[in-house]
Amino acid sequence: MAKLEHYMELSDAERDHLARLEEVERDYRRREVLTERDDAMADIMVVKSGWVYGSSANPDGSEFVAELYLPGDFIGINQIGFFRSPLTYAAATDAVCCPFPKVLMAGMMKAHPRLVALIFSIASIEHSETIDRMRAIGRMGAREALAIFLLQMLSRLRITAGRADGSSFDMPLSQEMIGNMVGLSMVSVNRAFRQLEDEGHIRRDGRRIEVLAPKRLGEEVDFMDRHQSIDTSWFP
Amino acid sequence: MAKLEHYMELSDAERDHLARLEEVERDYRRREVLTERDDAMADIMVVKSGWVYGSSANPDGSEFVAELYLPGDFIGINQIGFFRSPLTYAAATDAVCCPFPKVLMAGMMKAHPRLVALIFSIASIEHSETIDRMRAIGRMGAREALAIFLLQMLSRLRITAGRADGSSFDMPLSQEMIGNMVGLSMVSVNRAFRQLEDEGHIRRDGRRIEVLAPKRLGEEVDFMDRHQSIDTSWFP
DNA sequence: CGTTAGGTTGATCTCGGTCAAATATCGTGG
DNA sequence: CCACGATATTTGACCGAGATCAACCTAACG
Repeated sequence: MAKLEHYMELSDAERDHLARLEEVERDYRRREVLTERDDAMADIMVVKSGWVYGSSANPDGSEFVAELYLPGDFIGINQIGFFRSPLTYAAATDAVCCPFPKVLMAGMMKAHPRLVALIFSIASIEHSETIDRMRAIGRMGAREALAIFLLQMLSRLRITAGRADGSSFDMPLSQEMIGNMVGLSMVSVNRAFRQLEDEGHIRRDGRRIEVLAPKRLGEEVDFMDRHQSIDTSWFP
Repeated sequence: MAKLEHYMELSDAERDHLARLEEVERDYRRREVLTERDDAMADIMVVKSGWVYGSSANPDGSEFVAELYLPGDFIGINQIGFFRSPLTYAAATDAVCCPFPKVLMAGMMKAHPRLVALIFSIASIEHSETIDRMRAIGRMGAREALAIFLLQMLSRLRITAGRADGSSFDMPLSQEMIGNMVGLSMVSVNRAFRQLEDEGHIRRDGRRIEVLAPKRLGEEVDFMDRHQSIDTSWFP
């Protein structure tokens, strides 16, 4: 809700409707699987707390993490066309999620089309972020890919944390998992971290990562902040 | 229209509504730019004929092609949340597109919510396809990435071409552009083509590419066909 | 025909992967 | 609160897939 309100004012009726989507709660422990790839996928989920990721294992044993969901995100909107889950979803940290059946999206289209428009608009932002990461994987070096990933995290966390100038955050993901998101080995992730640190772009302290000058780093790696605003002009 | 009908029966009213989206036509010549990155993006477009691609140029001069649109595809659905285009769109071949203002999507939500549900479901399929390609770029070799790309093309073309068993198609894209889609250099694309050919997976004749046993190749590279069906059970 | 864009192939180089080992941190039970 | 095992980070040495460079070939088209 906090996330949606970042983009658009909500009416009481809309807030009520959203609250009803979060009636059912499910707790997951770190590493617990929410939905296996190819399992039936009748539910959308809202992440209430914790981080969740969507991944796909390769025949050769390696893994690729395609999506990451933070509190306030909807899991399954960008997969809504499928009978069966195209990815395996698992909890990256202990997490609480609220599942609701897809069919409620149909009801929402009738009752609150603006909400639906907003939810799909947010999905489009996540799609573009995915593409930005793909470009980094395909056409940039390890340092740039990691930098873009960190800047994306910062951008996303700013929405819900409220602080538009936030430049540090806690990173609960292991370097190995970060590698699985940016197409690098654990070792290369570590070296890219070190490089960014040596260059004075970031500072690290335990889980905490601080990006010293996000703007400068962003320009250097051609990063675009996709999350800050949404075009609501066409909304019903 | 042919594409949408592959997934769901359309009423006359729905067909009329869709036809109205295609009232305006614009012709583009190969390589002509439809929309520059960061340009205002008030329109969605339907591709009527030809191929269109969405790409992003890197500071170092390299280019990454993120999306490819074939006849029947909607350009801009997966970018609907943006004021400004996140990508540069250009014609890969001579093409005809039908632009219509985003705001018509709002009207369609009222008048024909099933159509909107279907259009967003198709967008979710394209998103998954993007992720499959990203996984190939990040965690597989050149041969596998090219194979997955070719199988994706085949899968998409089957929808509109009707022939569910089609296993060959004309590839109007240069090997360089294919490289820009799968994160490889032109040279590596060429070598991957040769390898697949030598292995007996494909046969080439000019622009034409034939995949001899799509199923076998698909299993070998863990390819999932995302386009064949859509879960319409929740539709309004 | 001549020009040009695209395709093909060989030689060399480089970034990131893999392997391996040391160090640090976390979580759990005693 | 501590100790120990499990998990994660860090660093070095070596290797290989794919990038780059360069040359040559082919086909389409004016």
